[in-house]
Amino acid sequence: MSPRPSAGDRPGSGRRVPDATVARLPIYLRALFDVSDRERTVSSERLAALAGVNAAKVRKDLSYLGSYGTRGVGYEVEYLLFQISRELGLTRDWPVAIVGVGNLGQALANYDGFSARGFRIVALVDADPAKVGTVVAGHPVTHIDDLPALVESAGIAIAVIATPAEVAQDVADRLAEAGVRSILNFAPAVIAVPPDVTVRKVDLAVELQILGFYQQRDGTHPGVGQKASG
Amino acid sequence: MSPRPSAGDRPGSGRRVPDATVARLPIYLRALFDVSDRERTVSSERLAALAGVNAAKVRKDLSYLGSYGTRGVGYEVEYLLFQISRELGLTRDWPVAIVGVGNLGQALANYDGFSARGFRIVALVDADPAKVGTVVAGHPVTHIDDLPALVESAGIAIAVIATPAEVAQDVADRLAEAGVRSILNFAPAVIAVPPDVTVRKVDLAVELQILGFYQQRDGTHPGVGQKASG
DNA sequence: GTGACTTTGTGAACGCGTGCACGCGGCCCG
DNA sequence: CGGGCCGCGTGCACGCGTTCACAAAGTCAC
Repeated sequence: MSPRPSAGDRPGSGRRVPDATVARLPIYLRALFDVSDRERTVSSERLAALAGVNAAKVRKDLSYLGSYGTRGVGYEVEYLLFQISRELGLTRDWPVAIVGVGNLGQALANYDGFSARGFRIVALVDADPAKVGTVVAGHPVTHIDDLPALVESAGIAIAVIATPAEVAQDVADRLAEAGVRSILNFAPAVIAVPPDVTVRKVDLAVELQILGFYQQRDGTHPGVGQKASG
Repeated sequence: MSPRPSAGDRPGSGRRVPDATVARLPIYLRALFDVSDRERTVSSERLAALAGVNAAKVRKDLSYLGSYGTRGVGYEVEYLLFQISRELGLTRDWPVAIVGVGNLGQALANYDGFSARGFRIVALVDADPAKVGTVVAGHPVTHIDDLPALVESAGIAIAVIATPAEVAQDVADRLAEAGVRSILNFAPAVIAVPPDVTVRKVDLAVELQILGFYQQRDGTHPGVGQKASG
């Protein structure tokens, strides 16, 4: 697949990728993947249509990764796929732990979308003794007290919190303590973490409430197209 | 990101609430609810700490709703709860349909957070004949062909897409056709809708990929605090 | 090889959101 | 009743992100 990057060059060397761009890279990635078996190159215009954004934005976003396009032609799909994957760190495998084996936790454990992108669920964690020892989605449930050992042995750097809101902060503390550096929080609670830990939050109820606002306001959402995490 | 917001956004209501503010109102709402049984008033400083944001931002956000605070004292919790609820349209009941009764759809159907905020799941919809007729989370599964009648009779204005990506666009078309005006899309696909329909997108895999970027980048996420959807 | 055409990459302007700083207004204490 | 204090509301400046517009650069036909 595509030209090998010379050993030395890494993403992030020098140019800084804006947050807004980072949030769109996965969208481009999926769009590119969808057409990768049919088209060899894409123009910014076409990619923009697939991703639901502006063509100029696509070009500017991609320019932060380097000059990977050919004027008059567009971008080579395979090469771009590789470059974006590399930038997002998807060329390696990320072991992920899910804390909280309730409805949501189980659904996430079964969700194909994670493993499909290089995020491998390697552990399910819960505090309920009744659940510990059972097997969910092919993974045995570990007790949360064993978190430090688990994180260490499996090399877990990313974890998902799918617990009730009441215990989310405690879980976050334990995760940070155990060495986890990135947390995806599904619990409806604001959690505080040390500065070296990154948290992203997905609150399902909040999303509906935002929809409710625009619905009630009757006016449509100012930004057409989908408003995603940003 | 998109066509013009169109001129004068809502006749009658003078003040326009910025998108960024709307996205934070649910956070304030939850924080206020949490302390409502212990405290009668909150300062912007305190509310800011609870919501994980800046105090000035809280004041500015709330000022868009009107002058509901008392100088030297703060905001009366109960009153503010009511005002925010009203602004978000939560004083009424929103019937919601979930399309796609897979892992995620079922988890969402069982999720307490929705009903807790006035969003009542009134229908589960699927295209699989084997699922139609069964009961999930207390709701019978309806066939998607019956969507128009269902939307009409139950007065559904908001729907959730929890289907595989391949059929998401088709489902969105049917929803829009049936009269649904707001869609929360969990399928990993960009969907196009008529201009009078609002779409919000939650992509679980994308969230992990964004975390992956900052993780690999090693640097922590530039923005302190949690970056939320919206 | 030349000219016409296509599409990238980017400089510049604009608009939104954030955070600071401070005035104004209401409360409380003496 | 008056002075002091506290916290809201907001004008202002700054920075990020978006979009336009265009020159540069490459392709393709002949």
